[in-house]
Amino acid sequence: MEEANIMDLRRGPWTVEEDFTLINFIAHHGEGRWNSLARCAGLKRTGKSCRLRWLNYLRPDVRRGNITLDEQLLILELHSRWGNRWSKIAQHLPGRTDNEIKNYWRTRVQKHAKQLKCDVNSKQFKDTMKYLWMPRLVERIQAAAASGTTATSSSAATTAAAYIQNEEIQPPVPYVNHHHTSEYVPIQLTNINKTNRLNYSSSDNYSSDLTDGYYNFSIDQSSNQNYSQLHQSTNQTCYGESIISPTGYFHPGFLGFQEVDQQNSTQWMDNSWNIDDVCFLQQQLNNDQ
DNA sequence: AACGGCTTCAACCGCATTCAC
DNA sequence: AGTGAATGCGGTTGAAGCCGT
Repeated sequence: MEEANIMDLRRGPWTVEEDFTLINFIAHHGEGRWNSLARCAGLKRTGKSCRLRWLNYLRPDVRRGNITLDEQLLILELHSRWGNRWSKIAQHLPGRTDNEIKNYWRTRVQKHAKQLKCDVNSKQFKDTMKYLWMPRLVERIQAAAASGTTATSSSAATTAAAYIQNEEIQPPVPYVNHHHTSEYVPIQLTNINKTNRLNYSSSDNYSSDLTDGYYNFSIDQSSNQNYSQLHQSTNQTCYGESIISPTGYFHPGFLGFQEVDQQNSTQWMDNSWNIDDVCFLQQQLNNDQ
C-alpha cells in the first residue's frame, strides 16, 4: 500500500488545484509535519515538495517582484560576509526566500563574473563588487530617495547601511507559525495566469525596478564617499591597497581584468549596470594595458 | 511565423542536521 | 545512547518565456 503511494507521487510543476489544496489545508491545520500533511491533505506529493512549495511560493508573506536596489546591496554585503549561506541571508530580507536569493546570485552576480572572465570567488571580483558595484548601488539608492521615487523599499538605503555599519547583525524577527495554530487564512484567488501562477487579492508589493531607467553614472569622489561613509563607522579598513586615490577616485586599472570585449561589456546593461558603467570599466582597463 | 540561443526561476536531489522515540 | 524519520540547506536541473534573426 505504502509502495503504491510512493509510485503515485507527482513531480514537476504544481497545479492550481494542488496549490488550493495545500493553502487551505495549512489555513485550517497549520504547517509543519510535512509528510503527514501531504498525506492528510490528499496531495500526491512528498512532504518535502509541499514544504518547498509553501515556503518558496504559496506563503502569504512571500514577496515577489524584482529585487530592489537596497535588497541587492544587502545581498552583496551579507554574501561577502557569510558566503553561500542563503537561508541566513534570506532571514535578513523579509519576504525573500533563500531560493530566490540564490537564484539572484547565480543569474545576476555570477553572470557578471563570467563576463569579466574571473571567478566569482576571486579577490578581483570581490573587489569589483565592493568598490564598484556596491558604491554604485548606494548612489542609486540615494538618488532614488532624493527624487522621492518609490522604487526601493521604504527603508531604502538605510536598511542596507545599517547592516553595513553593524558588524554584529541582530537576528531578524523570525517567521513564526506554531504548528496547528492556524494563523493563516485561506487565500482568495483573483486571477490565474497562463503559467498557473497565483495572483493574490492582497496588493502585491511589486517594486518597479529602477534599473530599467537610465542613470548617468560616473565614478567620482561623491560616489566613493557615499559607500566610504557607510564603512568608516565600522572602523574597518575598506579601502586598503591603492584602489582609491587620496582624492577618492578609483585607482586606474585596479581591477586588472583582461580581455573584456565590447560584446561582453554591453551585456552588463542589465539590472545593475548601464553603458556608462561599461565605458568607465573599459576605460580603466585600457589605462591598465 | 519559425527557429534557436539565452535567461530565469520553480522544483528536485543529495547530504547534513535536528527531532522524537 | 542509538536509530529512523523529519526537516533544512545548498547545488543543480530543466521547462517556460523572452528575444534576436
